[in-house]
Amino acid sequence: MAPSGNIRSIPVLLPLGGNLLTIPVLKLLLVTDFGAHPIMSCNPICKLVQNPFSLFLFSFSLSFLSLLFLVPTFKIPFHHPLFSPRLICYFRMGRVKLKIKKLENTNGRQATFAKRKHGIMKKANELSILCDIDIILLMFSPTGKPSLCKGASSSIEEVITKFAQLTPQERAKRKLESLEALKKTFKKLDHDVNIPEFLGTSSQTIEDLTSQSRLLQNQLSDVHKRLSYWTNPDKINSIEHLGQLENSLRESLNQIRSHKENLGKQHLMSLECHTQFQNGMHVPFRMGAEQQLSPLLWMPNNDGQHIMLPEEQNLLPHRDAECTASTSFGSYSGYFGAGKHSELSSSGQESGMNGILDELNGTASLRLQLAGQYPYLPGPYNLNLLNDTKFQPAAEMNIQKCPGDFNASGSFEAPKPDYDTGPHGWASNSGSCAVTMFDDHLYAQIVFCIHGGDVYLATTLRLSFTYCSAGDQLLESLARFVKLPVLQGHGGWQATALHPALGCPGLCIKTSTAQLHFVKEKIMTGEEEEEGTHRLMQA
Amino acid sequence: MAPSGNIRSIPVLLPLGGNLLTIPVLKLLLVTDFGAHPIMSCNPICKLVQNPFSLFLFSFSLSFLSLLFLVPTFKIPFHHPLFSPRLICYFRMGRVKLKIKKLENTNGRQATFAKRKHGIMKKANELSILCDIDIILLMFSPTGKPSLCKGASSSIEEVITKFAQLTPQERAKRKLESLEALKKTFKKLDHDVNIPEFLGTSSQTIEDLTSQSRLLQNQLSDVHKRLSYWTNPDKINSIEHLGQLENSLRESLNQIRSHKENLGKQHLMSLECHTQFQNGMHVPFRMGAEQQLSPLLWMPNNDGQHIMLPEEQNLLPHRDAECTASTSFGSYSGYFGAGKHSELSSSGQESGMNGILDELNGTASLRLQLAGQYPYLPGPYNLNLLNDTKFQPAAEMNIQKCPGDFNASGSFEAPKPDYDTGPHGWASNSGSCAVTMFDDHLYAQIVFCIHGGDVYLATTLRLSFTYCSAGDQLLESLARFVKLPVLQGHGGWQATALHPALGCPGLCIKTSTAQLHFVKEKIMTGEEEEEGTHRLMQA
DNA sequence: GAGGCTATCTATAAGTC
DNA sequence: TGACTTATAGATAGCCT
Repeated sequence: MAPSGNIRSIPVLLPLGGNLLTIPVLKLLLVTDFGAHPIMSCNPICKLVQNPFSLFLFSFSLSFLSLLFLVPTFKIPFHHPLFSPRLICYFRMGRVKLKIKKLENTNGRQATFAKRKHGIMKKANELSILCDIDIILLMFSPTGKPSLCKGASSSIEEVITKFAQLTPQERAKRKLESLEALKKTFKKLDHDVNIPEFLGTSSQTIEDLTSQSRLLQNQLSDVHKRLSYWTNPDKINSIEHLGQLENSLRESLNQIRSHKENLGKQHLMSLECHTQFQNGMHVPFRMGAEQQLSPLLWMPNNDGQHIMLPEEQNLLPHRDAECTASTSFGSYSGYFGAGKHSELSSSGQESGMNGILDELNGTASLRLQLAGQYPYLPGPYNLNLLNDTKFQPAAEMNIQKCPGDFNASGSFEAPKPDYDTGPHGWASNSGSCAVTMFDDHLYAQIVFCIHGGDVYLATTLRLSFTYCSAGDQLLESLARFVKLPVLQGHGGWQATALHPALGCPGLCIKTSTAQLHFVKEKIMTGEEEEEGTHRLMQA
Repeated sequence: MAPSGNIRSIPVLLPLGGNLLTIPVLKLLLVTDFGAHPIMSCNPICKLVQNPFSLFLFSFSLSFLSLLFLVPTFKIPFHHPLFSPRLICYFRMGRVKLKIKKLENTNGRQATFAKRKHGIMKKANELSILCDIDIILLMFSPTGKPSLCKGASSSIEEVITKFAQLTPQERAKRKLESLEALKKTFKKLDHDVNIPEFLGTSSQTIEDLTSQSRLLQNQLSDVHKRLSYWTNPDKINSIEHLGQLENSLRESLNQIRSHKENLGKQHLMSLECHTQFQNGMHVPFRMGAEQQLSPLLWMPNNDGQHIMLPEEQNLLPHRDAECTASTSFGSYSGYFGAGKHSELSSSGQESGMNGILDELNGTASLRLQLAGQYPYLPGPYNLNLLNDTKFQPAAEMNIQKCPGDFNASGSFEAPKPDYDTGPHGWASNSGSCAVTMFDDHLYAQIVFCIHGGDVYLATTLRLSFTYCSAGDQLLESLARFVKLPVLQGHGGWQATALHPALGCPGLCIKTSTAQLHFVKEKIMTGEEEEEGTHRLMQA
């Protein structure tokens, strides 16, 4: 060591060997027995220097003390024969080797943290400067106080976002694992995914719901308009339509008259047999109401409590009531045909709307938005909003099995929410992030599955699947902390979006029920599929 | 240094002084001129030991070399008079002090990073074990490869989320800054925030939209039901109601008859003066349609393109059409009273629904959900879904200035979506995080403002405002990267939610238009307000 | 690039104030 | 809590393979 003004390192000449050695002496306390008094109180001996030489001579020069003497360092000095009782030297130890395990002493943890925090932050800073890198060092003291150290050139969120952009190698590495995991999960499911619930609860995105809301609003206004025609026929400016409405009004009036009579009788009866037939008596009317209301049971049940299945509804014997409704609609056929699809409504007249709907009930996802074509109908056919937005890509797909009426007409124009215009919610913005993240084509097409608390992200282009987070546990956390929103992009099949939850992006994509099944099927069979040859799941 | 088998540290006795010093000799290369050949090729001299002593004698023992000679270390040895040309000693330097600045050499950066990365990660790990703390060390090599080091007990997202939970002190510190910033921004705005757009684009959450959809669906079913009563009076099982409907039908029939006559005349006229009056002739009908549709213009405009303001609508001269509608409604007063609020509808009869609505138009946010009370009304009053959910807390507030009819009735029951049942979107989960984050009451109530690319988060309990992110720039980033979803919780006024975007939570809260204005007003006047004494903004 | 080498530089244990 | 002490444990610069 280079000498300095205050010499504390003292080279010592060993009497027993030919070598010169240095002896560490931090603080040499000379204690004499002049006062015959304990030296131990001065400084506790922590540890003696371990030294292979039992005795040596050393000279030293300290600013506060200077002496020459013999001292054993090999053993506790007191026992050595050469040890002078009048001269006792204590070495206060310097640093000792620390076992890396949790410090049980709370104060020790605090002190150690304070020191090492300083050190590690200095190192982090040096590293960021020396190597010009992005670095984030975030830690919490044992008391919970956070400390953040970051490189000068970047912000924490930038770095974390960057971190989430895994390298292609890392993504590729996870591909196989993920495929296996996904297969396993699909196998594990001994029942089908409850898709209405799945889509209705976890998979709704801002854009989804926004478009849904817009559709509902439009429908509502339509229905209001239609309703207002009844109360306010002045607004109808077509004589034929006025005539039709007039006929309907007359018909309704006639119905009312006969119904009033029935009601009167029923009222008497119900007064007589109130306790016995309280429920039974009103069945015809209750059924009628259900027939009108039943479509609501098909709506996304946002409470997730219960969704009535089509089968349940079909069990209700309300066919008669439906016929009544059809009759009433029939008097409006002229108005039905006011839209673009008069040929459909007239050709569909025979099987009836209800027949088509029955078909639709069988294929839950094949629910299209027909309200635009039937402005006056109060029927159930125009309430299927959720699935309709999901089903946009159907047009691009190779539809192999479809209810005949639909395929024949060939022109179901589901009102398409324009996802591309105007400012979007965060989904769109995140989506643009994802483009960066998944800019290689292999990962451009992704399906997101959530079921039973597990989150799966899957690429679909090659039907290979990959976790797209920074680590497997991230997905678990994502699933635990947030229910991943599923984002709608340009066609449910294509869109990807970055989920920035907790700084660890996951991938989300909106897909249709059919597509989900399709993918699942493909996974199970291990089939490879080329882009553009997707077909619909057969219900 | 303690001696070891291979002694490399050699104590040297200085000839010129009385002290003993150690001289570091890592590798002593003895080069003789036996071959008269350059020594430089053996090892480049990087740096000579800086030593205050110009000459000294040193003995040494190395396993591969042993000699005794004079060597100047103070200067380049070659020039020293005592330097023997036959014996040249090169010291290969050990570590040199490194200036902390960016290493210009790319390879040097790489090498340094590799070494120091190892070191810092080791230190981070040690620290996490020793002190049992959460720690995240994330860095990118100069080549962009990420490295993550974290404590054993925690995941990265947990730590980052925890980090976002700023200490109260830190939050308090930002309070003043933020208040000032918010004031400044509001002052800077020479126009009002376009609140419908603001609410309609950036502030819609999954839950928001879900409840909105649910309400719309309910309304739609209601309207369908109402419509079906017209076409299908069989479903009405009350004789009085049947009678009322019958009267309405008759009235409508009469209207139709007279309208038909009018239409006939108009038709003739329009045929005559087609080119001249093409637009003008249909004004009465177009106005009627607008009257029905106008509420839609109040709906969240998800395209963000244009939102018609109430003033614009009021400019339209459609009072006549409204009166017509009122007349038609009037014949249904019996049905109006079927709900809970018959006293309201009858007392409100004089000023009329439209009068109330005009009031509402003045205070944009005072749009309540009335559809439930007026099942048969096709009017515009039940389309205000967005604001209605926002306005739930109105009941808890001390409403000081309200349209009289509303205050008198005192029991507006906006259908409250039950956010507590069933599976939620990610919003709810995040919301629960926020409870942790803002568990002190001072920050429990928060308003979130976004405008002009700036994001503001504000506590409302004391009308103090604070940035709630980990750093100011986080908010900027949040605003840039994602449009913060605004989350609906239990009452728009109360709810807070953690936004985990980019790992750096921000605070989001859904608030009503009026509340936003209210807060703004309070900020501008610097008024302090106690909890529970909020009043509505006066339009 | 990874790892080894050596001597140094640096961080820090234990203790005191 | 942080500053100070000292000696040492550990990290690492510059070099090599």
